[in-house]
Amino acid sequence: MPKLADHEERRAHIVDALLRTAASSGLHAVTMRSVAIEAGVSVRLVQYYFDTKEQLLLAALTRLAARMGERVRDRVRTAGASAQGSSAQGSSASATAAPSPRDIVEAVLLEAVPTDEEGRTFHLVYTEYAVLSVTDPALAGQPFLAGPAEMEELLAGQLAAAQQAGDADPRLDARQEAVMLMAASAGLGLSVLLGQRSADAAIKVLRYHLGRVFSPPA
Amino acid sequence: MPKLADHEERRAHIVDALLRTAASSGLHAVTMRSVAIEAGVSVRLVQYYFDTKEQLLLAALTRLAARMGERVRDRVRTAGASAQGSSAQGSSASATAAPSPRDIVEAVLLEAVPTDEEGRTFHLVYTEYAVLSVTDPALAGQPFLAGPAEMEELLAGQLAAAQQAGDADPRLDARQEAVMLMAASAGLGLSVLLGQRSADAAIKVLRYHLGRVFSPPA
DNA sequence: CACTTGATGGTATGTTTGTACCACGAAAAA
DNA sequence: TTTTTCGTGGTACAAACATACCATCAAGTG
Repeated sequence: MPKLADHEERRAHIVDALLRTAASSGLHAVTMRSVAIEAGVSVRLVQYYFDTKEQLLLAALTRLAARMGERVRDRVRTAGASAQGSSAQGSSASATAAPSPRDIVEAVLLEAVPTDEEGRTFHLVYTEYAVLSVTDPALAGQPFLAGPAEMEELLAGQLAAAQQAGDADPRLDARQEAVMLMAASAGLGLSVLLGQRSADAAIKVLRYHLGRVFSPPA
Repeated sequence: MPKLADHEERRAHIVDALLRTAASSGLHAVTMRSVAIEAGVSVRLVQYYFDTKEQLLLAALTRLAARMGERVRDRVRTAGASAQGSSAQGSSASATAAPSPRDIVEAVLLEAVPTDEEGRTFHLVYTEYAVLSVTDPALAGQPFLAGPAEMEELLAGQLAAAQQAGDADPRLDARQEAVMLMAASAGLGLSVLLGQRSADAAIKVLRYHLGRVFSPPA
């Protein structure tokens, strides 16, 4: 074997270029040439590492879904550690305390609201893929089915835990509330992407609603 | 003037063909040819009535936004008239009674959840346009800003009315609740489009949450 | 009856796209 | 050292696209 080229690294580099161009010009405007230019390689190279455009798009989607998982897991891991804003709520006073269910739920939901430019482009491309997957059979729905279902499960579990700890009204239906939270989070994130709302406003609404859910039983 | 051709009717016909092809193959796959074929006219005709493709897409968007307004208004007008499901809630017993605020809110929110095929294609194309408008400067955000803002206003008003009538907890923040309901409705509708949930499940969640909002003050 | 003008069809054109093909260098294997 | 094979570049090509151009027919107008 001659030249030694780290395939995984090269593929990642090209896929990142794809995601960058998709973020700036839209996923529909992504072409082999634009990706090659953005990646600083020849079109032939893109062909070499991803035979066809469809495979390239698919690889990018896979990477996107994986990154979504990482992002959420990161948020869960560092939940409750950062001093988030000024709204006074009665849990997790110490910075190093174990995150409460509410902290975890809030962290997961806030991921859907893009604040910085990176989050914005990430969620934009992710949403473009999701919508495209409805009409394009090649982009089968796996990433858009497994991921949310898993998160819904997580939220329902945390809600149930909060209920048993007395931090949430036990009369709530944890599963329905979880679905509701997922939908609200997605909807708010989308509205921010569309410019209907600022990220701050979306976060405020989300926190307001969490205050309604995580309240001592009447 | 020679042949007498109703421009508005022809334009509507072509735009409908656009929307149909966009629904089945995706908005990105819409071409002058596919629209012409679907409409049963020559490409030249499409060019004649909409000079450029961009204008055609814009006209379709305008029509889509208008139809969205009609759909919501229709729902509001006939709110409370149909016997909706079996969930027992304590308002609007008679079929011809004036719709309660809850009926109106529910009607508006349910519009975002596609049930039949027509609603599905409608909301799919609408969503494709919305996402496209983020990266395509030609599709300025007007329709996606004015419409939702107006609906948010309506919901906030109805919520306030329900609060004054004693049908909702006066401690709720009507505006934040309205934003929340809009986001949840959009998120649920999107999840149905993506196949994450059935329309029935989404409606159940929405009704469940409305039951939480429209409840006599504690 | 001429004639203008709106509505329509067909076709050409230049560009962009995805992909296939050919070539070359360099490193490991023989 | 020869030879294979991986990585890379350039280019060619057929298809599709949006759009411009040319031609034609019919219906009102003078």
